[in-house]
Amino acid sequence: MSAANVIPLLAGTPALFNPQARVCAECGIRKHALFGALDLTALDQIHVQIATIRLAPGQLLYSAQAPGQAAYTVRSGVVRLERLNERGERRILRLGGRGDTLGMEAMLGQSYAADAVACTEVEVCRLPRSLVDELTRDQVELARDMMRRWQRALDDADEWLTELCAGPARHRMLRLLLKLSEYADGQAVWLPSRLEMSAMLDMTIETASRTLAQLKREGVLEAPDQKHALIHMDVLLDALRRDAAEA
Amino acid sequence: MSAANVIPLLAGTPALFNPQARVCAECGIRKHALFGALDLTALDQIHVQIATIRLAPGQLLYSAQAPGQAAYTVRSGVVRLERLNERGERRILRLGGRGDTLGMEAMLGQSYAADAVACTEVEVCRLPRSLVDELTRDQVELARDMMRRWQRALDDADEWLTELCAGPARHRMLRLLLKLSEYADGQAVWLPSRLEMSAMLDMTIETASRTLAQLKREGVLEAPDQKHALIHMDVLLDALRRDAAEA
DNA sequence: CGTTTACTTGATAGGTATCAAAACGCGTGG
DNA sequence: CCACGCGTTTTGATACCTATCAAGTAAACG
Repeated sequence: MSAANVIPLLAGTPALFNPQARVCAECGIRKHALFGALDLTALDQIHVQIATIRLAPGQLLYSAQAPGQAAYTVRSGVVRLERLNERGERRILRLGGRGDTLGMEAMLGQSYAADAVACTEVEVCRLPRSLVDELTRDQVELARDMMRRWQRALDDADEWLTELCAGPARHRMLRLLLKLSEYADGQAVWLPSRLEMSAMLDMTIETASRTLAQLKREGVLEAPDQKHALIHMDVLLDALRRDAAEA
Repeated sequence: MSAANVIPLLAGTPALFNPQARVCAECGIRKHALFGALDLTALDQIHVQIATIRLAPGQLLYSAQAPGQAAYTVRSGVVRLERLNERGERRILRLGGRGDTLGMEAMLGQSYAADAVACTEVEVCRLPRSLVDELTRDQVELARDMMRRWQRALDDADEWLTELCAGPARHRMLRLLLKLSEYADGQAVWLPSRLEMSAMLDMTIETASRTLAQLKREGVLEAPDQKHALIHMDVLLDALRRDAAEA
């Protein structure tokens, strides 16, 4: 068990010969990601290509109705899941950030249920359908891990529905800011365009703009540039509490 | 392979000795339900109790936050999943009908994500957590089936969000009626109380009442009694189309 | 049959959509 | 570097939809 060509982090674990296994083992989000459940030896047995994909803001990761061939784990950035309702309006269902898995319906041979579009610069791992088919056969833990991912998606959907779809515009906007702060990787939070906000909160662009302007005046957030915001959590939480109190 | 004590439907298949297996094999919704994936022999190996539970309208099946010990498959009736948002309002997330599986988060050792309450008279099968734990170990197909169920719940959640949470009250009410007709077992559709409608569509009781009254006048539905409705699909679909056209 | 609860209807206020126009940010090419 | 043009955001005025408050009516229940 020579540790010569093993990266320091893995010293003491078996050497990995499969180059892809190396990449996955080194991945910063492995413990949160789909294969976190696999031990390193199992990782080494992956023969299928796990590709890393980079997307610019606005680029499509996959589109609704398309036959799904892969799921994707977000390594960095924010992806939005959106679909058109029957009146032809674009509705954003939820967001995917670091560690989230998107398009799992592909694993079941189904077509994608929504469009997935990059909101920021995004890096995802592509997990081909066949890979999971293979691995679930003898890795029971992987099956459980996938179920946990489905449940997480469901929890996200439920929370989106209860908190972002009801109440006055101001309150929904506050909740959105709270949610966005979950996806921050640094100090600055990604601030969606007004069009995106309106599609998330079911309001017009104008109302989104007005509401946000008001919150800026109240000191809930500052926007150094168009696409980033500094959110003052204490002020935000205070505003939410006052909201709830008088409602 | 004597067929003497085997019910006609199963002639030609191995005899089932486990009494519970008999009940499941005879279940009308088996092909849609969680164990549809299991062959009859596997069914026979179930040692755990699968209880049938009957609920009256308004009765609680399980409640949010409670440590989940079982999932439930709906055999008949309609169950609502609801939770309180942070402003203390009750929000109905979605409905569960014949063949739907609820509370699957219990299978993962998580607590329930929402309250489950019977809307009509309801019959469900209780699937203890341990049962699925046991079976997924050697029944790969069961694991896949459960994943399909999670995906189905997610699809439901997404549809609810895109179609029932956006647009004017009248349109949301029309979509609700369309959805309710999916849960009908006969001619008559279960008609929720105005309070329930308001919690599903994020509107007040008064608006729900007014909107529905208007649709009755337009001949979209008739209500023979308080809790049932006859929906005229052609009129309904027409109304939805006209909606979309002028929007 | 009275009492309670759910539903309906009306009048009004308030929030949001709509329509319109101005200000701003940003990339491009002069 | 600045001017230009385009898309986005902001702001204003008005109309419309829905919430709210308030009665009144119908249905459920003891």
